[in-house]
Amino acid sequence: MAYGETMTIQNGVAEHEQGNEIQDTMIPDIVIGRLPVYLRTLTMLMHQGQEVTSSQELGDLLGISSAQIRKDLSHFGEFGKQGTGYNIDFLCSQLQEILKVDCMWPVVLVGAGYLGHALVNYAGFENRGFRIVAVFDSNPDKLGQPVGQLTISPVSTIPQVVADYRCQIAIIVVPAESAQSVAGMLIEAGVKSILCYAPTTLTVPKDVRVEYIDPVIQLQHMTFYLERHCLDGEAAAE
Amino acid sequence: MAYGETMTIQNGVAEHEQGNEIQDTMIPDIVIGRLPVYLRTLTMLMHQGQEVTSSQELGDLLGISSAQIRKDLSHFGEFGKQGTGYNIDFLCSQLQEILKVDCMWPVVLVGAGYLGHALVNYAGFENRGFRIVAVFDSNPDKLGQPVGQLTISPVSTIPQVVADYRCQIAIIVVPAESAQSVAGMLIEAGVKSILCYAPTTLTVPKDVRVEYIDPVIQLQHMTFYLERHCLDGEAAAE
DNA sequence: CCTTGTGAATATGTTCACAGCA
DNA sequence: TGCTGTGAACATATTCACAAGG
Repeated sequence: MAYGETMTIQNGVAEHEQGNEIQDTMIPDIVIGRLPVYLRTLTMLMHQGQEVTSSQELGDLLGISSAQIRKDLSHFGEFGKQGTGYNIDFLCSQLQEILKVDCMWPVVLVGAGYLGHALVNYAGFENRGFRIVAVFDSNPDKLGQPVGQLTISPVSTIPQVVADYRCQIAIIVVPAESAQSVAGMLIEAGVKSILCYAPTTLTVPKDVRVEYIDPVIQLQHMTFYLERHCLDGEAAAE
Repeated sequence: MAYGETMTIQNGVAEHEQGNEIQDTMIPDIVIGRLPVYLRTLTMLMHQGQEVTSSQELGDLLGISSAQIRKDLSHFGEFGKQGTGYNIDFLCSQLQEILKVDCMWPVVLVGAGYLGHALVNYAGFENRGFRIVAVFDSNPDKLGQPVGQLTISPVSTIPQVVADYRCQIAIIVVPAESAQSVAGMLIEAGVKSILCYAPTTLTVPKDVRVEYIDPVIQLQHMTFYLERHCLDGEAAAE
């Protein structure tokens, strides 16, 4: 049975219905989080001309066990063939469909600093399902300035633009102090998913999802495991 | 007992010794990963003038349970007072010491594209324990060009610079195709921790740690939970 | 042979609930 | 009272190991 079809388990433990209503809550979020990594790696293999792979090969490339990959995929259907492995092209399309990245999502971005510019000019969004359709900034001096193909709009136009595009995804690239208020505006306008580059934790309603990118958090995670060899006599202020 | 002191558990289940030798393997990595978030939030409270907090307040700010915060901290010592909570200033210094970010770490960056420039110019590293001390790029046309206070050096000078600074941390901001070979050069030069912005998985020796930042991975994680409202007729190519 | 898909076993992580202390 | 620190209970995640199929 393929993922997305109607299914009823006889013993009454669970029911799957179309439209990801019950399913979403049954598949562990941590599994969903690995699918994009599988997809990225499979896409790379496909571009290299490879047609088939195995859970073993994929696991070796990713540094995880083959059993984990098989179990993760088994939540959504039976995509492989015993003795052979997985057809890469087929598995890619299946994963794209599951993740709903088999189409183009409009994304709005708030904050036209260095990083905001870098993200708008990043070529890697388009071929993986995302297009930045608007850039906002609160600084009046920046309004109308070009950023890649776009021009900077005032944050007051967020509701209109988000509604016009039916945009559910936003990227926040503003200072930590402004992030919560910007998030409030976006959510008010209808945004349901936020990728937050501001070094802070946002408070949002239950139906809104936030993912965070703070490189310092990840660097500080790594230093725990390093030998102390700091620059002489220089202390951090945090 | 404070973290870092010698400790022996009588029943023979575990021994803690100075210098994070056995300890490092005993404290779950997922706990270490949350400490920087606690530190960031506590620092924010401190800057707001607050002197004391509780696991409850911190948990509310972060959207996690107070029990988890208490258990996480309990791996390293007893930092709180019953009935009162935690002194923010004290807890910050303890966390900085545990994470070894009570000093300044030199970091080298490879890849002087838009994102590389944005990172070099990012003001948020310095006060949280990190300083980018060199920028490398393989494009001969870019050599000698300024990036913030630095100038772009050829990748051939990586061994010398990494050795001079005893630098253990690198940030990779190059295209996915070049990331593995750049990682090899850095590891050869002595780097032990890599923050990888390239959308690929690196293969590294066991004693090298890699953390990844790929915004598309996080966006694709979020789309699973969204309603399908894509831009008309536009399919992604991944 | 090879590889998948999966129940069972194991390992890991989180929460509960309360003793103990300010 | 209010809050910490923690063992015990619970929940979640990963790996093992093997039947079954090409």
